[in-house]
Amino acid sequence: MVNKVILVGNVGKDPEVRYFDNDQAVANFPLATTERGFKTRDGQEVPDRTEWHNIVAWRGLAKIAESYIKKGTQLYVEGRIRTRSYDDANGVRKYMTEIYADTINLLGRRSSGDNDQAGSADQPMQHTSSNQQSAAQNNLSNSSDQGSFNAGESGPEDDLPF
Amino acid sequence: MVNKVILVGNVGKDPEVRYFDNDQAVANFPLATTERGFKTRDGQEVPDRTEWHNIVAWRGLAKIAESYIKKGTQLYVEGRIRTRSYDDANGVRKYMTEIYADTINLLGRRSSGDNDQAGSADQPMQHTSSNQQSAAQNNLSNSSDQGSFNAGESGPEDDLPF
Amino acid sequence: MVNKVILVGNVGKDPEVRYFDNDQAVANFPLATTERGFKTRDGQEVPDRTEWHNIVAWRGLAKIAESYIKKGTQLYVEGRIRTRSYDDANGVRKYMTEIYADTINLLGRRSSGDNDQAGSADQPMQHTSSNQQSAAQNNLSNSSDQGSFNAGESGPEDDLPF
Amino acid sequence: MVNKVILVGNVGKDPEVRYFDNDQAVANFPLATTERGFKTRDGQEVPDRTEWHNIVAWRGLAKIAESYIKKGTQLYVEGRIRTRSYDDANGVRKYMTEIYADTINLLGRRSSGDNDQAGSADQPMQHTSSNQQSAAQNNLSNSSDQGSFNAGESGPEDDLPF
DNA sequence: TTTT
DNA sequence: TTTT
Repeated sequence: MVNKVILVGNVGKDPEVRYFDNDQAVANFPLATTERGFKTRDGQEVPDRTEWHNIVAWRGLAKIAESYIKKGTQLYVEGRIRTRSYDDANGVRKYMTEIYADTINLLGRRSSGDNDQAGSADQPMQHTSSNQQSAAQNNLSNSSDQGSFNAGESGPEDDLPF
Repeated sequence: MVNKVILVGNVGKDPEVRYFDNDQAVANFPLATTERGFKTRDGQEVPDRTEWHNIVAWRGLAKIAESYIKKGTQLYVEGRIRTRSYDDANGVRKYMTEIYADTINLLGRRSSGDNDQAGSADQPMQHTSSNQQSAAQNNLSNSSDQGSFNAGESGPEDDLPF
Repeated sequence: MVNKVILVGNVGKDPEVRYFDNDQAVANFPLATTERGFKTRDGQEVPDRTEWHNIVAWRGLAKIAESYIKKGTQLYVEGRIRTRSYDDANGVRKYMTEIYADTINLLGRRSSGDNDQAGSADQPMQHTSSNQQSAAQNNLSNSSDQGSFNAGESGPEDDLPF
Repeated sequence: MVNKVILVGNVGKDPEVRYFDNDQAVANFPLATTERGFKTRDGQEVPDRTEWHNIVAWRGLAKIAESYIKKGTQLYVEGRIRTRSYDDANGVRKYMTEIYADTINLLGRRSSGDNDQAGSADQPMQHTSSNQQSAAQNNLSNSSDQGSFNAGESGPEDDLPF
């Protein structure tokens, strides 16, 4: 049983982050992936096609979304498809498909001049939900670990040859 | 821009296959993926959760669906997320998220006795849409390849029992 | 930074499992994936091509490998590529590429007659390493979670034989 | 049978591109993915770990590599694992694991000032080999499509310089 | 609606 | 609603 989604796209709006009593947080934002159009053999134009994904990020990923993700950000998102139903204002049952994020990577974070000076903000980042399927199945309750996670990021790749 | 879905699950109903004038075919069927539940650290039970995916398979994949996929079949499906809107009988706009299949693999096709004798029907199958993203994005006009694809499929595997 | 491998194939030999003093375990086994050959347009035969992957599974996954995986088993494996170097008996440096498993699913576990009687052993299984990339990359100090992971596994899934 | 690799990383050296008589081209370059280190519960430091992948890109992908990929470029690569053997200068059999690219995306291609002026070269790009697994496994005789593929590439994306 |  |  595998339910895996891998997306690379651009964020359409700044994330909306909500906090709960138990220190839980959840972020929601749209992510666009565009398939380039093409021309069929018989000359028909198939236009570009943009798909909008509703990304949902919990816990540490929500906090990262709040701090680092904004309209236009290019992201790698790995997660699972979840369809949720709810009743709208008129009592009509609605369905909404969301991508429950397990891992988020900020892409393309290079300094503007592409000159790799020390201390630049080029650090790529990867963040993984501790509540992901794996973790969930492992019964981990490690939301606090995510705090220490951000700090670790900016240093360790300085010795890399690029 | 990446929009990739990888599923391993079980088919919920026999596929519905429709044919069009231009010899096109499309198959639709539901696929279930179940996430096992767990118990949280504080003793809460999180139950199993089954997600139903609407799989859409075109062309050669549709024909394969018709011939080899039925209720209960275990599948590997690789594809893309597509949200489609339509107006229902009451003129209400509805949205439906589908998985547009690019590759389908039939899993677990072992002979009934699991005894690996020669000539057993253990051959796993993989099939790939020729209209997948890659092709589309490369402007291939290979609808005729899809013809030869289908023909080819039954060609080189003629010694296989399907 | 993403290093992800997804394989569906058949196990080539029974796993070799080694145990360590600290109750750690590791399993190694080969997994075959076969790409079907084809004929090029100019008539050349491209033969089938089988790739052998060296799968490495730690901790709970090793135990599952020992109990449920044997020669011929069809598996879904998700993991990471790791190249390891070592010096052979002649002091020659050798490199070996392995797939470090994060998730393993046993596929196609249907009862021999495909008759779904109660109590059959058809349970599909998914198992995920608690030491997977996500945890590692998030600077989590959850080795104990890994402990509780193993324990946890037998918690919420008490009806499973592991 | 699935053999899929998904990588997001940085190119370590400018690609080496070789051309053949039949207008074929192949590019080789190393891609680094870094797994962040962490501290285990008992205080052990697990350092960062960089994995170097040998990427091989044929045909149109090779030309794209030549034109757009250089040391430092951040890439999404989707492909397959292939282990190749060869005899070195001393007649010793060697093995080399490569990633045969099916799709390459250039990531993070924003104009240097992040100011979205018209006509900027910010186009993200995705490119897919027409000789990918799917085609191969479906017995397509589309080597000529690969020809038309390359031609086709410059068709619908005529504003792109390839 | 599947599967275990 | 993004991005090119």
